Amino acid sequence: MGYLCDFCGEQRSMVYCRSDAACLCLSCDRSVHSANALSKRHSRTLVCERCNLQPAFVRCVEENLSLCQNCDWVAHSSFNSGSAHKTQAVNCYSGCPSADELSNIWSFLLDLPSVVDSTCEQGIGSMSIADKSQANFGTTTGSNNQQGLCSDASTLKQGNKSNLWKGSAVTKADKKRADGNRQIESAKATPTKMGFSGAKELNLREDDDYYEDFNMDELDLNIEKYEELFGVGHNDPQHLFNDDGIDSLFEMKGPGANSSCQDAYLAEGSSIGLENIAQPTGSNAASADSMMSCKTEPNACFARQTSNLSFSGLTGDSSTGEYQDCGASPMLVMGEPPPWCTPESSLASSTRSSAVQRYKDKKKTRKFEKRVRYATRKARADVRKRVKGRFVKAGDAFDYDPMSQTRSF
DNA sequence: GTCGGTCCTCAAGCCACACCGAAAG
DNA sequence: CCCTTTCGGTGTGGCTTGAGGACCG
Repeated sequence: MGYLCDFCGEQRSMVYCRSDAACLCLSCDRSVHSANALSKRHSRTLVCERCNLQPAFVRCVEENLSLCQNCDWVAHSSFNSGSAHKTQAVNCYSGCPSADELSNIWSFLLDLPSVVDSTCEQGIGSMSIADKSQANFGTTTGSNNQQGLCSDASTLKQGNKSNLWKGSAVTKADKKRADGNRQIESAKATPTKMGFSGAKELNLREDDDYYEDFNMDELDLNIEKYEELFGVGHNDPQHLFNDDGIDSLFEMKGPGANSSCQDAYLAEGSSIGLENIAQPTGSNAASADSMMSCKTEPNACFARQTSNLSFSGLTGDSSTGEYQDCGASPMLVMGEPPPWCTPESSLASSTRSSAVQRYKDKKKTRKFEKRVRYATRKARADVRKRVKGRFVKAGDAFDYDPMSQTRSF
């Protein structure tokens, strides 16, 4: 018997919603995700029938179980007796499919109509606004602390604030970044600052150089943390990339490192994405850690969703909508497994190589000098009198005059 | 191996005020 | 619609402070 639905607490949970980080029974799933247009876009999949915590991404035909990536890896790794089991991908879906449509998506589940017609569905029409908000966001906010990264825009702002840059902190960071390599070194030493900060907070636009540089630096820092992510020493970045630069990174071996996942990362990569891509090659412990740190993105679907956070500047094709709903990706609509889980990635190799080229170019041309946005303000600051470094009112005693290098006392 | 003291590095914050952009008249 | 005024928020650099890490006995 599985865990109970997070919403009604009565029925057995069958569906996992990444956006809400919630396990729902089918009828509550329909109730919750029919509340409004945004909730309809949430991507859902089956709940892992082994751990009952993570979204399933494969179905073991032999055991007749839906498994998350971690449980699948544990159950079907090469040294496990179940390694020969036949599996099939569990598709994600969005919207409010009927029982018949769900049956089409998940052909291995034969009793869906009876499950869907359970008692919970009767509440659809009578849901109050409060109910709806609870349905859509309650579980999300309730589990924010468990989410390393959140895909919903509102969640991004609310959750995990310790990993987000405050607006003022960004200006400080920009200021300090301008100090050169020293800043880079310190940034490496404080990876927790490499979270996402919305463009609004930064007061930047995508077409702004500042915006691009911000993303680029973030990307670079992430990449330079590969050693921690992979547990493999790469003292020299060249060692990691070899002569092929970022290309060589994607030649890593392992079940999670197929070309599709590489594309997923390359398109919009992030450290989290890399962590998860690398996960299947690691130990069970590492795998579990990865799961815990990224509860909502444990299967291959996460790669695209989380990666929006720091690599968007590279692709240049991300839209606001992509930030707002992890499950809303058109690539995840019903009937199609995540494209990077198939050998034939939809991302053309030409796009990939162009992205690589842009990355290389940007890395060549980036500069760490301080950037003064308003020369007039700098000019004023340069002549302003100070006491212990602080500006003082005009006419007040000062201990430092930038113009005369003299002291008044 | 652990503890306490010292030294060093670095991020954050402070300060005044001209400038900027939005809103109001 | 255009111009002027008002007003709140922002950015600027040198210095201090406190936190945290490194080092040593």
